[in-house]
Amino acid sequence: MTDQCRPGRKRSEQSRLAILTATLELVEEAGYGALTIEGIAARSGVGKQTIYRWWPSKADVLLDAIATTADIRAPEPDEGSFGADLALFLEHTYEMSTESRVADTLRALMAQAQIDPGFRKRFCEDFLFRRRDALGKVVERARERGELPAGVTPDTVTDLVFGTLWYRLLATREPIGQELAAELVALLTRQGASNAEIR
Amino acid sequence: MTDQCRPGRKRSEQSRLAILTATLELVEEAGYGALTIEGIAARSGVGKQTIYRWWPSKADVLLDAIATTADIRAPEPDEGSFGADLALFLEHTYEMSTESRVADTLRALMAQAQIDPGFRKRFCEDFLFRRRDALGKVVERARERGELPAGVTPDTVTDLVFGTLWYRLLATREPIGQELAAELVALLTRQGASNAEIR
Amino acid sequence: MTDQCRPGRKRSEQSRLAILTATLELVEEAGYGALTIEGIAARSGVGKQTIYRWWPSKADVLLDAIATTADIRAPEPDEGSFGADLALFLEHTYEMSTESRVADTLRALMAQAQIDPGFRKRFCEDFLFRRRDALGKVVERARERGELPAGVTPDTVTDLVFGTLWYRLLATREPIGQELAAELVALLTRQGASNAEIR
Amino acid sequence: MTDQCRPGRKRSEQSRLAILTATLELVEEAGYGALTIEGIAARSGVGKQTIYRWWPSKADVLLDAIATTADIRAPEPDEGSFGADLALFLEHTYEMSTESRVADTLRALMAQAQIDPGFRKRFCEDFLFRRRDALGKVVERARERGELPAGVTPDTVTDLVFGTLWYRLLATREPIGQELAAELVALLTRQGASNAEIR
DNA sequence: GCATAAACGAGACGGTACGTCTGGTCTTATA
DNA sequence: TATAAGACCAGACGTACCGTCTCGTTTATGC
Repeated sequence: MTDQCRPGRKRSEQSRLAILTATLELVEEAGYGALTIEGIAARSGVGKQTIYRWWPSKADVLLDAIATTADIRAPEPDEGSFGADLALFLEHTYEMSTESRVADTLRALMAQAQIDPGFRKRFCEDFLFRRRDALGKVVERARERGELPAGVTPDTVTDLVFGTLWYRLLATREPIGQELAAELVALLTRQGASNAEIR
Repeated sequence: MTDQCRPGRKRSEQSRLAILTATLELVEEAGYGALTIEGIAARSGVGKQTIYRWWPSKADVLLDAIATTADIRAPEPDEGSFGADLALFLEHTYEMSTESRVADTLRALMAQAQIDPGFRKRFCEDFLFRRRDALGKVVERARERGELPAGVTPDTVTDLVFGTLWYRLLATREPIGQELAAELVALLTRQGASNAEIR
Repeated sequence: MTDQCRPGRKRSEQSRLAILTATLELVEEAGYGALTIEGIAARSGVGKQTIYRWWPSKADVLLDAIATTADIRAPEPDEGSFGADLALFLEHTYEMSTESRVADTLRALMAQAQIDPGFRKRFCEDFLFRRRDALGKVVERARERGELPAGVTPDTVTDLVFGTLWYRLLATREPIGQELAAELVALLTRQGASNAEIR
Repeated sequence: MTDQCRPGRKRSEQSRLAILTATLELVEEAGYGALTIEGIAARSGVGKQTIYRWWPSKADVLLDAIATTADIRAPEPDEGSFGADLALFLEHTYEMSTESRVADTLRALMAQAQIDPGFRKRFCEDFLFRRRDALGKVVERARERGELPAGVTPDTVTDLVFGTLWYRLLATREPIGQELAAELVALLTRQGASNAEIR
């Protein structure tokens, strides 16, 4: 399967973990701005080439580090009603972003994606759009059930939810608590619709 | 009043403009990632010290450049109804961000704000929160008139609008067209409310 | 005669002295390498232009400072015998160079003269050759009296004396004491000659 | 023994030579005052860090360059008589300093030694005192043979010779020809002494 | 076993840009 | 006109990292 049919030494899992750990430590200590490949190599006791061999940029190392450590995969709840699904999705997001380590990292990665086009592509495909698709399916189910407000497309609903989350993360830095979740659910659920169906 | 009663040569407005112009040109040509103080100085025919004297970082130069050149000030429309105000606000934002120069710059500045805490403060105070307050007043008037949907605070409405705009700018990079504006207006205006009052 | 018949403000003697004083203080505190026009201006409370107006380089300021303050003019002793004249000359030089401030400055000026051709010319004319001529006259008188050793021209004698002094100053940094003076007198005085003539 | 058992890439001899060559060229073209690390790096096609890694200052680069290229090592002649030894020593010095490149460089290095205490130490140990010791041995042999004039210590003789050479180099800039050499030999050799012993 | 081959640590290399410093020049308000 | 103040252009300073390139060493595979 993942057969290593080539000759030569195998990739060292120990080095890989040391690199990812060192990366997270350094970001936590001094912020993404102070993160350097040189520093990661020094901290993890690894040659620089070993990092360049396996990751295209320091942002990719960080993305890998946070993906390996924290659970940043998007859930696809299916509770029967859009309100419940959305609430669950927001709750997971909330829990993820309360860990300041995760929140700081997400900020840095989104920032780097704006500056480095190469990383932008990978970040979107590996993380951003994956989460978007997850929520997209939830919203699509809601549309089929007629739970969405009138005059709003599913895509716009998704943009709205993620937009609010990211704006809070990047601009105001206020946590996304239960009140906001409740407000979003209230706003994005057609009045009476879901209630009617539940009954 | 604020007379320059000190001795010594005055700040050269010519140099200031040359710096801001060169900055915008360079960002346009090669992107924010390739923008350097060294490059700005060379392009504008200015000593590096002259830049360091007046701006704390290259991001601040760029913020100044975009603020001096483009009209990024937030309008505070007062058309009588929340729907009309919001539509006007979104239209202005749309026009601003269609200029790719402005959009690219805003992306870069928001990115830098995530990486550089010092710049983050200045960016929020000088630009981000200024726009937020402008829309905030519009929303507040809507609340007083009872035009907002139930179960949603004015602050959340503001976050929602800006969140959607920034998410589109940073993540999907789709322009904010009239359709989205219409959807936002439809969603954030209490059904029947404004119509009822107009009658 | 050459009175200040020109219009305008007169040169400020106060500033001149402040500059020279500050220069000596700065050299004493941190050495010639740390001496800057900027620093002199700051310490003396003077505009940089005032320094550039009156001196061609910081070395010239220092030369002026040491010339104004210390007695570095060459004496031309005439005691009747070459041995006595030379001893007196060496003694004066010794006293001058024991003041570490003067010695340090002379080292710095000789160094600067090697690096800056313009200053070299002024340093030679205003200081170095002036002293050389002074000793030259003493040696010439000795030659006329037949006090010099055979096979050595007066110029060589002068070179020899100054050479030894400067070598001690620049290379070994050993002070020029009475022993050395005695040795030089012994070596450069024709054995028996002066004694014989005195009788 | 002194095996290069450390891991990592070895120092590039090619870069080293390129740096030394470029340094000599630049000094020859524009003088020591115009010599800069930046310029050496540019001319030799080398990163600045490579220079800073191996030499503490540009003066050290120049010292290394002249030591590698020219034969500035002091000879220790042993011809049997002090007169012959001294003449040979002076001749070698003369030949060395007729090359204006060498003379200019020696001037610059002696100058820098006055300004930079760190370099002064290295310059003395690696060059100045090494030459001094070489002549010192010659003089010592002369003392043992009783060839020195009365009333003069061997150290003083050495100071006298080097002093004259350096004074000519730094101050008068007259070359040290055969006449001066003959005069020095005449003055520093006890009359009749060596001749008497040879017979 | 023994060649071949890849990954590893170390670290030197050519570069770019950094932010600071000094040098000289120019401009302004005051004396 | 000289002065103190200070902004200006220019460019070298020494540092930090970049991404690449040897090195000698350490595993693995496959003959």
